[in-house]
Amino acid sequence: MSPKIVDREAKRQAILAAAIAVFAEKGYHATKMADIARKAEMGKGTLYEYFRTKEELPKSIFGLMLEAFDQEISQLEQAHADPVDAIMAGIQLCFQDLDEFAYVTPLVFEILGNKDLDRSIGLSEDFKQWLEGINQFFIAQIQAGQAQGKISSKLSAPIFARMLVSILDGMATHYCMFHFQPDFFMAQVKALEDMVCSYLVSSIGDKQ
Amino acid sequence: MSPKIVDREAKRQAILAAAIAVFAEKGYHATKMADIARKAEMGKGTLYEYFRTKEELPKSIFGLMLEAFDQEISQLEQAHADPVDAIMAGIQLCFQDLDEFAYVTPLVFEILGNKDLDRSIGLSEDFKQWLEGINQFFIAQIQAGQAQGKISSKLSAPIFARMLVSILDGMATHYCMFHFQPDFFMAQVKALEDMVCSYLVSSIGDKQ
Amino acid sequence: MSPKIVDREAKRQAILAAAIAVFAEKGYHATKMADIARKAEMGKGTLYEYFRTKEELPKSIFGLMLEAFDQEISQLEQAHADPVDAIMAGIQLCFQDLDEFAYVTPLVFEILGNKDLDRSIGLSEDFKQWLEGINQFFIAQIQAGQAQGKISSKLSAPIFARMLVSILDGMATHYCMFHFQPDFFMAQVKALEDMVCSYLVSSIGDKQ
Amino acid sequence: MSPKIVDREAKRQAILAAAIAVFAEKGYHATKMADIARKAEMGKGTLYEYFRTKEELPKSIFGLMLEAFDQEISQLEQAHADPVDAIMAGIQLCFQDLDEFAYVTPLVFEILGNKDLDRSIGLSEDFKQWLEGINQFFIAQIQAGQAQGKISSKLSAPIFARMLVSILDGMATHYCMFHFQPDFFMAQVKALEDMVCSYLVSSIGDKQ
DNA sequence: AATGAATGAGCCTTCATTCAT
DNA sequence: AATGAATGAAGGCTCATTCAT
Repeated sequence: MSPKIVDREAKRQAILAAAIAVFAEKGYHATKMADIARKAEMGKGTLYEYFRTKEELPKSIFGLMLEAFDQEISQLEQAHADPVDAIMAGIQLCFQDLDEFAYVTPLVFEILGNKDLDRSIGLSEDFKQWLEGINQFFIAQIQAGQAQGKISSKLSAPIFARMLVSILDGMATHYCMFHFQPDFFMAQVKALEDMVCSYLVSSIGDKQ
Repeated sequence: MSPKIVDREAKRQAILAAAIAVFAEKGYHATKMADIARKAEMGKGTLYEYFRTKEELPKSIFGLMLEAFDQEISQLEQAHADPVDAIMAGIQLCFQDLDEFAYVTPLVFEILGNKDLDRSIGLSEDFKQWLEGINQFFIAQIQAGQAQGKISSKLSAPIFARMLVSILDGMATHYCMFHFQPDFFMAQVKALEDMVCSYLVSSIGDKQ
Repeated sequence: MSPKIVDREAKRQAILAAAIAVFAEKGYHATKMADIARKAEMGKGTLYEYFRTKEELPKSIFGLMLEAFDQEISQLEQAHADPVDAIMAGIQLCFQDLDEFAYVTPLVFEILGNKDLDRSIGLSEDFKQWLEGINQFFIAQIQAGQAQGKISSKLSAPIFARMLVSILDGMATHYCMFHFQPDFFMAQVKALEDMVCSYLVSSIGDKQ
Repeated sequence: MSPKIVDREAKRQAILAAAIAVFAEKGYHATKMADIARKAEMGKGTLYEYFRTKEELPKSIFGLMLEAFDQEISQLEQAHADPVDAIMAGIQLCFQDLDEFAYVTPLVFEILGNKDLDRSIGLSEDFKQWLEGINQFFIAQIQAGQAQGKISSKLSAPIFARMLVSILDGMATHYCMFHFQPDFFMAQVKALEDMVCSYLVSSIGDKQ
């Protein structure tokens, strides 16, 4: 409410923006606090007015990102009446705003790859929970679809859902890492949707 | 006249084994050369008799691994007469010996996440080529299958193949990172094979 | 708003003074950065705020010294109308402030004696040029003296001048290394001047 | 007498020769024991059968050199009847075999410049004594010449002699360091002899 | 609140020396 | 006697963090 508060929050954001940019360019370990200060156009000391340690920076960055993710997932839960539609929407959601995320992919890797850092930031734990959220969404939709006779009863919802989560992460990660042409990637997504969709509904109506 | 006889190759392997173990436990940056020396039960100086720098260790580790991979891929090329069988074999190959690989997954992440380290080791470049090898294998098999009328002509080989590569990497990575129960993962692989297989042959014989 | 105010130049000088003192006491290789930091009463890290490497220290020390030398030589060029007077003044200049220089003589030796160090510092190159400057001064004065009939035409200016340079360096160096009594050394200088002076004018007016 | 002894002595010499060569090329600090072993074509361990430490190598090298010097000086003492001739011979002696010495000049510098090393090797002490031997020789000859009326009584033998020693060292050192053309250097030596000779006999027969 | 000078713990690497063979 | 593999103490340098101004 007071101007001070606004200032502080804006400055925090400015620092985070600078940190994201420099981390993305150099990676976490290769980034010095001095680099971030320079990018944010402030003194090194000032950074420590807003973040107690270097580790707080990725902690905040990913905290915000995962928070945003979580919101989007919970929105999904309600938007679609038809389970198969909902699943397709879930797939699409995973590939939304991927370009923004591509930026920090190497940073995610570096943190997940460093036990100490990861423990302190809790990234892999948060990440796991985020995936689990998606997983639960898919499980629920598949089971609903099976109950409604719209999805083959032969497939195991927990197994298929978890497989789907891995698949989506794999495709998203490869897009982020290898910088596919958008058209080429879109075609891949289309192929995936097609394959998943036909598989879900396959043998519905088969006599058993 | 009789200098101390040492099996240098065995010692190199012992060091690499120690390095893998410590890297896996702590990550690359958090691992000190002293840690590796202690694990390998030798002096710090001895490490440098076998590897010029700390970076040489992951370089050797991944050099050996990717070499082994490459051999296995090239073997695949010939073993299967039926393209669809070959594709299934390719999928299975990607999930072979995954437990051994799981060990170093975080190390891969950390290196891919660090520009300097990656450049010096050349891991992402090697990794990309390895994936490209698999991609080419799938493309070739799909096209062969289409030529033989065993695979639907509707799908684009380059797009589907590349999607499959991303999918396989995603599933393998999630297995390595989240330590699924083997049965649970096997069921996922089964579901994937099932889905891919039906998609490849779908609408063969459809009148169009 | 008001950052810590520091006279960076003064601090640089303080570090150089400490470095000279410790180098003089122990020699370059035996001096640890920690020794210099202790002598300068600051942390090791602070040294690196002012000098990028250990080698920068002798580089700066000799840079400043040779700069001062060069100025003094160029002043000599004009101050004396009579060439013989100028030569005597040149000789005296070489023995001025010798006590200050005595301090770093062993350091000069150590650097000149170490190929790598010398290359990086460029000391022997600078030193050579400095001697060449003195040499040219003597050559010019001798030739002027010969043109004016004040110096024997029999002697070769380039040869005599270069000999004189070696002689002066030899005497200065011995003074610095063996710490002669000032009176004893002054008497040597006097003898040299006497000898050189009589030799320069010898056989002027001889009929030939 | 026994072949073993001869073998050992030959090997010691081989090691010293290798050491001189490598020290000359790289300087003392930059030379590793492994370099010397390689040059001498033997194992590192073997070096330590002949020399207890790295420092023993320059200690032996200079021990032998200075021993050879001392012999030559003492020979001078008797060879010349005329004091002025003897002094000229002394000057020439200082410039004999200079090319051989040029080889190790940087090594001498490096050792003289390092207090610890010098103390352990005792080089500067030995060097000082060697110079003092030459000094005493010149003093004796000058005084003899003065007694015989062949050298001006005006000059102080101790002062002139010591000056001469510094001069000779200066010229020899510059030859070794700056690699003058032999002719150019010979002409300098000639000029020096000429100057010294005329100065010694100057004003003999002056009325006083 | 903002700054950046100062700090020192910590790490990779070197290399003289040892010693088992 | 000869070897060279093994060792570990030591040093230059980095950089996250502190704190005086």
